[in-house]
Amino acid sequence: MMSRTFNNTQPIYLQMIRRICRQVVRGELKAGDKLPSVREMAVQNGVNPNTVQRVYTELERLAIAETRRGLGSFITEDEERLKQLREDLKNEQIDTFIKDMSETGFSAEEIVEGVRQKLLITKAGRV
Amino acid sequence: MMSRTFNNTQPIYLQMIRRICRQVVRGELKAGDKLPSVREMAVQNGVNPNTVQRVYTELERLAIAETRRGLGSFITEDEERLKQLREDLKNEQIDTFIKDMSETGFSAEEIVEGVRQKLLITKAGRV
Amino acid sequence: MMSRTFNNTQPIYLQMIRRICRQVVRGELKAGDKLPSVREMAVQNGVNPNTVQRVYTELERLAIAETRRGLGSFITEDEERLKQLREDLKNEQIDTFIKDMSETGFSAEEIVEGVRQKLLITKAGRV
Amino acid sequence: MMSRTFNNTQPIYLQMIRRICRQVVRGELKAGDKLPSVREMAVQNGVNPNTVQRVYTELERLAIAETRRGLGSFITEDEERLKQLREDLKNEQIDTFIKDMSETGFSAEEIVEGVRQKLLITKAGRV
DNA sequence: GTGGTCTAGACCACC
DNA sequence: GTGGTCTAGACCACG
Repeated sequence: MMSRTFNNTQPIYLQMIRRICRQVVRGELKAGDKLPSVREMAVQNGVNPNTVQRVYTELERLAIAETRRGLGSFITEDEERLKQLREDLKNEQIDTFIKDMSETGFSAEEIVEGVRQKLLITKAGRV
Repeated sequence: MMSRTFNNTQPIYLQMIRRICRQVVRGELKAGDKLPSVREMAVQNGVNPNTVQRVYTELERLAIAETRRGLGSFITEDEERLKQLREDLKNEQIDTFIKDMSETGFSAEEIVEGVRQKLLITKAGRV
Repeated sequence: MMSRTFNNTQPIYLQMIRRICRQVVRGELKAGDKLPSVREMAVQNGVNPNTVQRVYTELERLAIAETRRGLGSFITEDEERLKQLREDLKNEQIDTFIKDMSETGFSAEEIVEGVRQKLLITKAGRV
Repeated sequence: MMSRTFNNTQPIYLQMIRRICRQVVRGELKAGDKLPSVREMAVQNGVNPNTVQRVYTELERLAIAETRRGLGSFITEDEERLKQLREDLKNEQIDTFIKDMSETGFSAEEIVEGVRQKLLITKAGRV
């Protein structure tokens, strides 16, 4: 009755927004691509249409998608905006991470080294 | 009426837990140290005693503090647990970060390099 | 003013947790069943909503129930977990009992025999 | 600074009472034996003298110990009472156990069998 | 309507 | 005085 694709720690609509942003950054969604209709997206995700509506509205506010009355929602054709989104997400995530680590008391060396080692392992291993 | 030490994006009790954990990791709170009484901590932070109560209960569940009825709450004397806490926080934060970055489509190189550069800048600059 | 379903020797929230666990073990609550809403459960038991909230939170931590924001709380659909709960409760109760009896100085024979006889009587008698 | 002989789930004074009762039942404390003075017992256990006082008072109320002004506290010389104590504890513990198990939905067979098996194991094993 | 959080204030057992 | 629990009632984000 309800998809377990989402966790409870964060609002579903935020998780959906993030997922779409990532699909854009990874190129799975391209400029001008049509997004599923609100209803379709809702049933696909086992989610309330209100929730999807909120997602699309928010994406519009972020200038990532635009809604054309009677036609549906589309990824913006402003490629510049999409490149910018990539950088925004990158900076945002890195800044948050560094701030968290610093406040917890880890040194710059520990941070860089920790990240480097984790990536070596995961690369050597599975992902 | 209420100290603005906290932001609205996350429950106060979680912010307090995190703050105490960080104080422990940074050595500002040591094994065996007494935490302020529930009421004291409450007034210090302009927060309701129930909120502090919840914080202390949770810290006890995490085996970071223990509570002695009628005496107060204390940082655990299990130094091993405190060392472990440091590693736990480190791993947790790094893992989350890497997972987020990977899912957003950034390569290992981009991740390490991004972190390294940000740290050079902040070191050269303010922090 | 307050239903006397509960006794004073143990916190109400613990008594409610235990009651729900037992309903699950006895099959009165099945995987996926919806629990009453926080408010509903509160009035049903003549108890404050906060108390019920705590119960549901704890049940979630025990992986016995899960909560879907805006939808309600449900018994987990992980049937395996529910079977495990039965065994957990069984072992826990037996272990505690045996530990108590041993520490009080009763021999294994006395324990088994004592239990056996009590059960014969109660079976012959009322229960 | 404080002995960790006690847990937080139950009042210390009740834990001390139970411990003394058990020592009596197991014969480690015999009729007429002198109990340590309040002060002595307090320091031995890293506990507040008030707490010990409460223990002795309660033991007196249970007719297990008696206090002689200026002399100290002693286990009662009423051997009959001590035998009775043994039976009381036995019955009490068994009844509580059976009631718990029944309410959780376990059958008489399951209860007896569960206890029997656990005892075989622990006997074969360490204890 | 649903759960999540928080405040205000109370009472209790315990040390 | 200290923690533990509970009530009463409120507000918010979410679905």
